Amino acid sequence: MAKRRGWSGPDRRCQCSKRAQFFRMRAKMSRYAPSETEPKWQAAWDEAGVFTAKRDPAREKYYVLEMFPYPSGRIHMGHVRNYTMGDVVARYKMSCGFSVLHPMGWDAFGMPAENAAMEKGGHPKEWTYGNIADMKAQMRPLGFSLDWTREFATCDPEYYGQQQAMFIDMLDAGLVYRKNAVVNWDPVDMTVLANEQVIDGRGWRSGALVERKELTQWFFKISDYAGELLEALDGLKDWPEKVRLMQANWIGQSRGLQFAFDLVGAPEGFDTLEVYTTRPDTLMGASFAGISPDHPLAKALEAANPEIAAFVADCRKGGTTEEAIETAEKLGLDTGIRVKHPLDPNWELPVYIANFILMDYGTGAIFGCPAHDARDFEFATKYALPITPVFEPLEGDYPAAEFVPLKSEKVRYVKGFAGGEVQTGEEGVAAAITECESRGFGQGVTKYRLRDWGLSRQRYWGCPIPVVHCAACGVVPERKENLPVRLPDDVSFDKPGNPLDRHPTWRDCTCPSCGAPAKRETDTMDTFVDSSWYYARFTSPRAETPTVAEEVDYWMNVDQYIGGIEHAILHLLYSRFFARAMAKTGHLPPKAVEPFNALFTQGMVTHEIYMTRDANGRPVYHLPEDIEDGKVKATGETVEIIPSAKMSKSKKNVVDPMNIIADFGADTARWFVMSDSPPERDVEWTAAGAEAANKHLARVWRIATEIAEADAPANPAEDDALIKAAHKAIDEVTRSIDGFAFNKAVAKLYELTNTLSKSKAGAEAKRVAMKLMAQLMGPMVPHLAEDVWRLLGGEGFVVQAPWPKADPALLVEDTVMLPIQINGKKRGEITVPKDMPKDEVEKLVLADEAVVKALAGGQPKKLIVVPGRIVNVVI
RNA sequence: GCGGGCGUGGCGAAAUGGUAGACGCAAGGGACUUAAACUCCCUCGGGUGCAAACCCAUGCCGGUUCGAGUCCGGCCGCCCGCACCA
Repeated sequence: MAKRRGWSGPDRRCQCSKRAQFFRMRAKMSRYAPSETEPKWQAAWDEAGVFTAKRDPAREKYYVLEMFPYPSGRIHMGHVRNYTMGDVVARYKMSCGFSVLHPMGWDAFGMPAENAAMEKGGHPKEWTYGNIADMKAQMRPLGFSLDWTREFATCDPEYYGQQQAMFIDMLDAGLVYRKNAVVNWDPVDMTVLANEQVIDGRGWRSGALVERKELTQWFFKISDYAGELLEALDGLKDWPEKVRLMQANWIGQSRGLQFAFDLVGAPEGFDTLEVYTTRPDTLMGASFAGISPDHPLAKALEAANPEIAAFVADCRKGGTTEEAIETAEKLGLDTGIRVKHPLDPNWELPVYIANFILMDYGTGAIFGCPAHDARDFEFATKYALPITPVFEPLEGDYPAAEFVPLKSEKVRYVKGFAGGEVQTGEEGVAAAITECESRGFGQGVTKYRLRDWGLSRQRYWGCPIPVVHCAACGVVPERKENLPVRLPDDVSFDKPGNPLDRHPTWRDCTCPSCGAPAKRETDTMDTFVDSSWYYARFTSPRAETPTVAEEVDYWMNVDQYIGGIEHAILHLLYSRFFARAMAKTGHLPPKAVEPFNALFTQGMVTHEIYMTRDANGRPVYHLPEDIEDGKVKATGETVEIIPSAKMSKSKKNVVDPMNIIADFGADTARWFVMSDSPPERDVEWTAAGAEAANKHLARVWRIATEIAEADAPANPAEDDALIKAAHKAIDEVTRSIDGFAFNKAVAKLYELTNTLSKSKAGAEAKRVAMKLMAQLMGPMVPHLAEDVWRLLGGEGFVVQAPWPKADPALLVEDTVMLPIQINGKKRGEITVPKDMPKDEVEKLVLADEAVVKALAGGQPKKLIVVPGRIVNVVI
């Protein structure tokens, strides 16, 4: 084989040198060929069982989990980014010697499967399992370090049967109950609609105006845990602050006064009206009482009074979302009933039914103080009710509208009845509660905004609620030996509504209690139930019980959980509750009540949108792959480019990861999604960026092959510099991965690549540095890392090689450069020994040319020396 | 409407309160090549200036500080969530 030094020698430059050189290069340096090597390494990892998690009490475990996907059928770049982040952590921890659990499964129940069945025919089961197979086939080429032996789908009867068993245990433990709650009702299709199926107050299919309707539904008693879920947030040190804040606000603890108004002129049985207020200090500014349209009093009035019935019916129009209710026009109706003011029996207030008062919060009744509440102000203005200020600002004028200062701000009470004249709102509230309690009406109470978790869904494709309705025994849980209560396969989706309801035989059963003929519950569970314990099931996915003690003891908790910020509240809060409910029913150890030790919320993958317009001026969207130089390839039309947005099918700004893998390989896709943007922020997919990522990996491979062939002798100064750079990279990449700053780890690897490329070090030093680089880049680009590792004689798999440790001696610099600022602006710099004492630095600074010039013979006012950092001369 | 977050060159970004723009993309120039591709080298926030230098600049307005992209207050814009989308 020809030696490298012959390449550029003038003696070799014969007329056919180019051709010869080409063939020599082919022979010596195989090109970067991910399509060949990636499947090879994946097969090798599989064969060696590298990623099969093993319970090994001798080793410390590490559980990495990415939020499992809904099986839509196609993976998208968001998945690639999410799972690559998890993979980086999993492979890194594996190299650090942990026994790693990194599983994957499918959040497989839910509406899209039923919608597909309605639109295209077929069965939700076939659709779902087909999608799972497709998506798995798309995920495998990405080379994730997943333990596929633990895979399951939440629609597997083996999974939902265990969920039913836990439901029964939780029912026994008093964690589940039934009550009435409102749903979106489509009066034309005669069916319950999900919030997303209500568009501008109308049903998505029928177009009918949606109504709020009450149904009896199952609830988890999450509100029993409101205080605990709130307090425990403080212990979640490795969760993003914003998520903890959002959850705290969602739980919404408040301290207030609950008291009863005496009613005047109310129907029989309604002597008093219980209200809850967080501002009892404004009681003297009350101008009306308000009740929810769903309040029992409103219902009683509705039955007897057609005007009220019409108004209440009007209030029930529209969807159930808080957003819809909060943004709707404030409507009220004077019931003619009056309440007596508790501080003055001669003072009566009108009672209104108002559409913005929620039955689910507090007591469903309030008193309004328009002077100090924006919503009450709007309402009072509209209905010409009195507006009486209770307090004023200490300084400045009283505002034209309502005056709502922070509760921590001091104000002057002009109509207070408790505490000092000048006090904060908080002090005013506390004093008012004490005063009311001592006067014998009302008491201070702590309430939460958090409502109980309604889990009933009037749909087919979900986990059946395992209860039976018996004429004699009432609602009875199914016997555990009869679980799972399986979904029937023979169902049709040709009409709206729940197919379980109209199935000819499925409902029929015998009462588990008395044995008489009975009917099954046809509601299924909210899919949030499925996703509230899958992390625990991964520890023993095939067990005959929901969990197995020794497995959950070993593997729980999840050490690192990764997913989208959109799950900040509901999924994560429900999981925190469910873990507590599982602990109470003996399915999780007490240590697992907070199941996720660390949480990371990643940003979206976005892309530009390409749009043209049709003859009618309506927008037409185009796939990125159909665009070239700002024009539609097929027609040559110029496209309008809309700035980046979340990838969505309807806007066609999607990039199929499969195309990227086909063009460049999995490592390129992985490298790209880890580079540039910080993981918590959105990342924009660009074709140029993907090509650049690919070029970089090809360059690394080329440098590696050159190094493998190199025979340059040792060169002490250069060798030391290179090894020092490599150790600096170890330090920086390690800290970046630990800190979830993958973009910075990538930047450091670019730097090390540049250093390696330019280095004049000897062959041996270069091989050492390149092998270190293979290890450092392994978590991001595992296939290329294995290639490089093997090429340079590494033993075994790089993913199993111990993570390199930076030698602290190689990280320190002997001298530091200190910028010199004059009045905060950089005007020069000096280089000094690292440990130079302050007074010597000062001497050097005062002798500096720029400083001498600026001082013009005078003395500085101040001289600030931050050792090793900066110097500031204040003149 | 309510709650939370984000905002830095042409673009993605970096920066324990301490040199604003590391690293990458795009662009421009050069080397290699018959040519191109590949690869390699150089320049690259804006402005004034022959130059040395200096000024402006982290969404906008103010404040704290020797020093603010970073901390505080107020605005503007965009994004996420709002309990039956997952």
